[in-house]
Amino acid sequence: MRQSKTFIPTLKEVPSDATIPSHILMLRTGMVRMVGAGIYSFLPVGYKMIKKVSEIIREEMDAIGAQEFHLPALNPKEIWEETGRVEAFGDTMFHIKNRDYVLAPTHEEIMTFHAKGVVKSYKDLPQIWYQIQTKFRNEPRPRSGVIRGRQFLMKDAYSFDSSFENLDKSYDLHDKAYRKIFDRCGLKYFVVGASSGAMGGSKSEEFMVKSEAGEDTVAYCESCGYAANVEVAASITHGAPAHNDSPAIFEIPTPGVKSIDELCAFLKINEIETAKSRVYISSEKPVLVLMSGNDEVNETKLEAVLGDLRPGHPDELKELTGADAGSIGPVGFKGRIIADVRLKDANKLYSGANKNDYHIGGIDMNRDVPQAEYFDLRTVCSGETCTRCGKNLEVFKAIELGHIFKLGTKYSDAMGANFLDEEGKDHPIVMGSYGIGVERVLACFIEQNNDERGIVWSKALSPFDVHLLGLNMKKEAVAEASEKIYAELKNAGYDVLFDDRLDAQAGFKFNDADLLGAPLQIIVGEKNLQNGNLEVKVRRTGERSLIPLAGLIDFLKTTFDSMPA
RNA sequence: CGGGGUGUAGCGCAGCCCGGUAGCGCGCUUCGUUCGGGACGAAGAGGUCGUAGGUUCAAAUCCUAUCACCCCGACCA
Repeated sequence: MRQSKTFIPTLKEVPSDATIPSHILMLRTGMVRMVGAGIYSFLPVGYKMIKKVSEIIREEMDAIGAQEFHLPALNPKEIWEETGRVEAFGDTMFHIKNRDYVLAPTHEEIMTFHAKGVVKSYKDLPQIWYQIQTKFRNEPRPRSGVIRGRQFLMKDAYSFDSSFENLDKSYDLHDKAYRKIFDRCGLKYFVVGASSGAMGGSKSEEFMVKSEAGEDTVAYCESCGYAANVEVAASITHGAPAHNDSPAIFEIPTPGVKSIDELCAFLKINEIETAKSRVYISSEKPVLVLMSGNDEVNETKLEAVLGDLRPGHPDELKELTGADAGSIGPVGFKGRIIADVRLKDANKLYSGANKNDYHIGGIDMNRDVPQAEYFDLRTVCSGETCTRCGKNLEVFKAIELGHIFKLGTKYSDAMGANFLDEEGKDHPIVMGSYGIGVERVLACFIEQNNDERGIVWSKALSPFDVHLLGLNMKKEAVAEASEKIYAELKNAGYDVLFDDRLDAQAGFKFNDADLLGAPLQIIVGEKNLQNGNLEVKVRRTGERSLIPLAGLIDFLKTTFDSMPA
């Protein structure tokens, strides 16, 4: 492609709306432009990338026997009512105003609709159907550029099997295909297993990438691969100390002390000697949650113990305990007490006195808080020990790139998609569902592969194999040589972007090339040309080589072709 | 939906407090010079100041409403 004739509106300045590297770079390289909140147009270079990623996905899906569909985004609402998901999606689903249609946020219903009544026999199974198409979700708050949009491209696949055992096989095929896809895309990712049943499924895995722009917080162990959402993640921590002697409790005036930090500073003690109280209301009843030191209550874990819960209001706290938050403690608390396991058997603890501006010392959990029930309630922190391998856990934010899960028969049941087994008996088809966010793959790659000059594409995803820069195209010798090389490169099968712009200066072209980030730059300059040479620069390393004109294609064969994908 | 912020030329911004001819940098057009890391000179084009209403002799500026976008939170199959 000739850059002079291609629409690649690069930006020198950083658009003020963009905050994360991938968003900034996608705008600056002219890949995308925003049309509305969470609505993006892909310009030619951006769309080229979409096609590259899609093609990798397509190849790996086809390799496991999946068949590609093209489904409507516009769906009759009644199909979605069959499964109760109009209500389940609520405001997240876009509704058409002048007809009873919705814009599909995913395609379980439509795929099941096609399977119903057509896939009738166990002989027709298994099937894996997929599509790579636009989804619509009325996100309350689109953000991070293309990462969370109201309209986005998703590869979604659905498997249809005759039994849960066979579903396992389809699921494993996807698991392997997904790893190949993300490997080929050159992403550093990890897999979070979850047993959530929100979609009626039995097992699911999320493919995630570490990123500040992420919307999930996960705990990850690099050495063994343990990964879990921080809401459910576990770690090994030592318990609070249990001393041999255990003197009786005593009251201490602590004027103005509200937080654990203040308490530690005031009494010159360590956090581990303290117990923090939080009051929740569960089923109308107060529950005191006792954590060691400044450990954070993990409400998801707490919810698993208590069921429904909400934090107590300040006036409720006062009424229940006689003190405000900051002076509440377990001793004398009337109501259920749930403590984190770190506090089991601990003694000589300091906690609130249920009297403003007073704390109690010398608390012995077994003696003074005998009614306490112990659970793992804390939120895992970076640096704690992995329960699986004993190495260090890291806690960070991550973006969900893909999700595979076993649906079971939720949709086939609801929509009556049944098949007949060998004995002529009716069964609902057993389904699986598998998604990949296509734009997210691109955005995550950019998040992981950029420097201060721009994007650093891999061979597999780069919009161009090489970027040919004719430095001063007004010089006849440069123009002539560049044109000749351009033709040669195309002949040799390379996808080349040729910066043939007459009016752009060298520095301008260099900066654009670094920004656009093709793996190799071939630089045709007047001085080198006089010696029969041109320069090849490797974008990732910045390494430059002088190559005789005639040796270019051979040089590329050994460098470009041997570069990692 | 709660909190905070921003809307002025294609992009980045100043002007607003204290009302009085709408500005700067980049980009764009033309000509000349330059030509290996975002050149220089000269001459130009380009704006209903988000929108609507109000106050005023006069509104980008003050008031009210509304819309859009960004950030934090809530939400996230």
